[in-house]
Amino acid sequence: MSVSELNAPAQDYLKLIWSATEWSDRAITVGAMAERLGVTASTVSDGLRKLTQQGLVSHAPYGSIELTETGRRYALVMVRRHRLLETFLVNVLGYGWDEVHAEAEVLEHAVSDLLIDRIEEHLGYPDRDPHGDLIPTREGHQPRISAWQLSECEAGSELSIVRISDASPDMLRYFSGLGLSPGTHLRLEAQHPYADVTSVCVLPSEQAIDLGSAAARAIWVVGHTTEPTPPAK
Amino acid sequence: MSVSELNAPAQDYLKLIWSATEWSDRAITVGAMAERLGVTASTVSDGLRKLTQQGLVSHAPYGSIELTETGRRYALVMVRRHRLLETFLVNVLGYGWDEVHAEAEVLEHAVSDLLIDRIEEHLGYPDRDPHGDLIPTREGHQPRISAWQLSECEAGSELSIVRISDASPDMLRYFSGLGLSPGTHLRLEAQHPYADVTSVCVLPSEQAIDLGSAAARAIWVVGHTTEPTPPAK
DNA sequence: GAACAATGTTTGGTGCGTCTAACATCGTCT
DNA sequence: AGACGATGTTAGACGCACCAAACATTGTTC
Ligand SMILES: [Mn+2]
Ligand SMILES: [Mn+2]
Ligand SMILES: [Mn+2]
Ligand SMILES: [Mn+2]
Repeated sequence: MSVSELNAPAQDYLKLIWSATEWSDRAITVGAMAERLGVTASTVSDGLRKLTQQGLVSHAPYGSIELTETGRRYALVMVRRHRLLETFLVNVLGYGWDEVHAEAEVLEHAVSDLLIDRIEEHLGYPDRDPHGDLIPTREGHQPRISAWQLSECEAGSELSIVRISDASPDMLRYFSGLGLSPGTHLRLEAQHPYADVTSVCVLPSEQAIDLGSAAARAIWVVGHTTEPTPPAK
Repeated sequence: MSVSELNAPAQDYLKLIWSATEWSDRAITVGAMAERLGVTASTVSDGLRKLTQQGLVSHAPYGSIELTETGRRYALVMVRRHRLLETFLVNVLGYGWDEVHAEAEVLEHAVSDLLIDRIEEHLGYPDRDPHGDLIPTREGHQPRISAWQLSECEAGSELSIVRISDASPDMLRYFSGLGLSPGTHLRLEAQHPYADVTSVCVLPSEQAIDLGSAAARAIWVVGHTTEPTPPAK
């Protein structure tokens, strides 16, 4: 069997379960899956039962949602497809980074393994997609990197953006307008927790920006000059 | 409404109905559609009834199968998608011309109009796919060209291959081995009707080849030096 | 610890594409 | 003209993804 034999919803379930644990250690819930996929909880619950029967997910009723080893392998194939497709659309076909997610979300279910390998070769084996997300290898290897949400960092530090969540195209366009993308250097000026505002300064232009909490949570950074800044506890 | 809102089987039906009239003037039958799509005749019959209700096909029970004007427009969008995808896979990603048909058959249902336009631009607006088939324009324009099956031509003429049917990947590989592809020049040495053999000579190498009738029917030619050779009546 | 709100599951039902089997029509051959 | 084989249609059923509504469980609050 292979992930290509699953139908699109099952492929999306696996990818989503895996993605939830990429930047968090709490497993995803049925409700969160339903909301993200735009279906009802009953549909997700049913889908999880079938994936459990197929040995791809381990989920007892009312229990937590985990991938089996095979399920994780399949999920990484889907993540790899998605991110290589996004990179291809941006680097080769001139898409904006805010336009690629929806297109990749559909294409990932239609491409063959051969096509993905050819795209990877044509791109020169990139390791990150346009949003800074790591691209799993053909062998299903995905290095674990550490980064912190801008919203959790301490004021005063100099930071590099390594990743911006691609969940909202509107937010990506907003970031484009501000000149924020993976690779951008920042100085974190201040956190104003009760105002839900994070003040940063883009380097080297010294342009000051105030970000709301949703924006500050979508941006992931590492320390720029020194070692990675530990998350503020 | 647009062709993208139809499901994949409906898109395939429209494309197939149109394709049948590209190189022949007899409309396709229910049985032929069923065989080509790998479904039963009852499934096709049902699908045609729905397409007729949607105003894309005109088909009375036991009657002939025709596209409406809208149906034809949609069909050409699908043909355009298919042929641009094939061209892209060969020219950009290094596929062989025998490998692209199956891949394009799936991808054509998943790509957006924007993606297809970007691919076309990236390819430099090609007018033919790897099999020599004409690529409809974005406006749905498809020039009518005249060509003849090699099997119908008269011995003695010098010919250029303009198109090779992509229906059988095995046959395409066979032609690759013989050095036959769109653009190849030939001299038709002899037709042996009762032996079902067509003898040709590749130019300028003068290599002699005997083709069976299925092969000679898959190759479409025009006159090389002079005007197009009329079909032998 | 009982009540309750939030979360998850099950049940019953719809729409859709597909199939098989029964039935209808068409075209051809005698 | 009638018979018959080939072709096409219809009826009935199935699997699947999905939903709404009823039901079950969980965890938290008083
Ligand atoms: Mn998807
Ligand atoms: Mn991405
Ligand atoms: Mn297709
Ligand atoms: Mn082709």
